[in-house]
Amino acid sequence: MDNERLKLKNQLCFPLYACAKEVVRSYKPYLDEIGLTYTQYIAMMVLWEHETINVKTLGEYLYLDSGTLTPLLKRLESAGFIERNRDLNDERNVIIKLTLKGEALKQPASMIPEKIQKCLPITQNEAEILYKLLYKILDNK
Amino acid sequence: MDNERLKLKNQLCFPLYACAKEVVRSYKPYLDEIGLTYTQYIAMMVLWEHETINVKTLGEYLYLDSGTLTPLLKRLESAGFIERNRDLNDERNVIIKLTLKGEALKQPASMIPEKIQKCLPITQNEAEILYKLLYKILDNK
DNA sequence: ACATATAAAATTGCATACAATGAGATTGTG
DNA sequence: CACAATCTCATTGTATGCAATTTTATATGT
Repeated sequence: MDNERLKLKNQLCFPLYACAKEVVRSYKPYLDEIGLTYTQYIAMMVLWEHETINVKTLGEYLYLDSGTLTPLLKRLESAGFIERNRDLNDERNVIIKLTLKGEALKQPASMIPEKIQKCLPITQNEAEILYKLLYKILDNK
Repeated sequence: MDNERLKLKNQLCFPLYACAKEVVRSYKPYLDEIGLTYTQYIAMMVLWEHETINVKTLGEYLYLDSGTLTPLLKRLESAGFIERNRDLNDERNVIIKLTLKGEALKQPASMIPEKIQKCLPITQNEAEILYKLLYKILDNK
């Protein structure tokens, strides 16, 4: 039995898991100001880029499935940020579309990335190295 | 408004968040075999190292609070892997202790890290770079 | 045309996460 | 000693995540 390898500090997955949680958590004060959770925020980011998108494609961008997205999108709809409508050309699809209120949220949201970057204790160079390694793993999934 | 910075692909947090989810998810088939979730698995890892520990200290290792740990530990207790007892010297503390069944789980669990490492598309050297950067961020929290 | 296969969302069930609050025990200080 | 502050754990409420299943719609083969 490999005792050493089984220790928490020797596993890559644990700092990945814990670090992701902590960094996401550090968004909360800023996201509270604009009334979004982190997952809602990244969903809105895709919409600010694409205007309209169906649930499946949104899920491919975010690595999330309809089990997570359907209730999340219903909450964004209740908050007035998006509209959800069946695609008339293919009724299987639900098309997500920004409302004016959702579009307007883009401006205050655009201030957040810089604030977060400032409180990360790594250089721009280190961030790029980290970014590349993470996508190397992610692209493999 | 900084449109470029607001794009999903330009944020460090997103690949961190998505990568952590996907890697944790890749544990599932192996963890299913021994009847643990990922969070239960990392809690057990701390116990395999420490034998006994209170909830607060366990939470400091795992970056989790009692709101997550209390129900999780109750499930591990129901499954027969641990015991939960009040510390007689200080009744505020709950002492977590492995059962024989929990101790026995260490052996099949010890096979998992190697299996995971093999399916990660990065070199040992890259894993170490990643590890160090993640802890640099984590230690700052 | 019609039965079958496939596709997209929604639903269900379970287990986290975490902020906020509550309850009980202990400690520090006047 | 009294008692306020602190500490530890549990509870509550909300929002994910995700596997598995169901529902509805579309595509495909004969």
